[in-house]
Amino acid sequence: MNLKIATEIGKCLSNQTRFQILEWLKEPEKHFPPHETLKHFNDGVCVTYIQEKTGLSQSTISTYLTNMEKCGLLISTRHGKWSYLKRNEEIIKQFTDFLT
Amino acid sequence: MNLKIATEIGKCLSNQTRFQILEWLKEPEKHFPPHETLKHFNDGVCVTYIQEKTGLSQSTISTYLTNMEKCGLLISTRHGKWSYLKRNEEIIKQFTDFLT
DNA sequence: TTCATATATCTAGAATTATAGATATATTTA
DNA sequence: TAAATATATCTATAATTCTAGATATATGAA
Repeated sequence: MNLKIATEIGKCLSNQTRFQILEWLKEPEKHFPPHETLKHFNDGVCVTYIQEKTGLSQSTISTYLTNMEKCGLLISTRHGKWSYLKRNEEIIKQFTDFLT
Repeated sequence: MNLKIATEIGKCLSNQTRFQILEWLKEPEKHFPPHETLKHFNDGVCVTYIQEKTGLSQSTISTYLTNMEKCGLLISTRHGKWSYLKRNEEIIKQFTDFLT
């Protein structure tokens, strides 16, 4: 972890919706329905479910999630039509270690 | 810690100078000279020293430090003419716990 | 007092971010 | 192939943040 990446992560954490998404993804099964196609949460939650829960537009959420992936906070996995997002606990730990 | 405060902290961490200040204040004796009046770092470092080290204007740094204090990241103590700033490790821990 | 120094606040323009609509692309299904 | 669905990107405007100069306030010294 270095200052530049840490600051990029900070930017993601500077918006309530983005921070909230990270909180939801701590326990996806508590906050999202199981996906009709994938029956598990191993790779997280699909973009549509996250978008619907936030109430923001599809393009806004897509931008948010892309940025969160770029700085390493999220890991994205595609299965067919869907992109699933989950937390990258390793980077989050590196970030908190850097801060502490 | 709640989402709103966590996001305010995120805003402070979204700028390299502010993040850098927090890093410097982990070990003030490594990054700043001892103050001519107070000979110790118990209450941190005075505004002027931080301002000089960053190279930004006095007003900018004052604004930064005020915001960092408002969200709890820093603790400010005044001794005479000088305001000293140090990290608020308790809030930082609450923040990293909330994120993790 | 008056002056000098340290810090805070006000104001404003520049830069960046937020956000959505339109459009493009990828993938599955009919 | 064509249509439907999911996601990404482009474009533009609104909102927020960055940053410094000017000014105000607080404190100690002369």
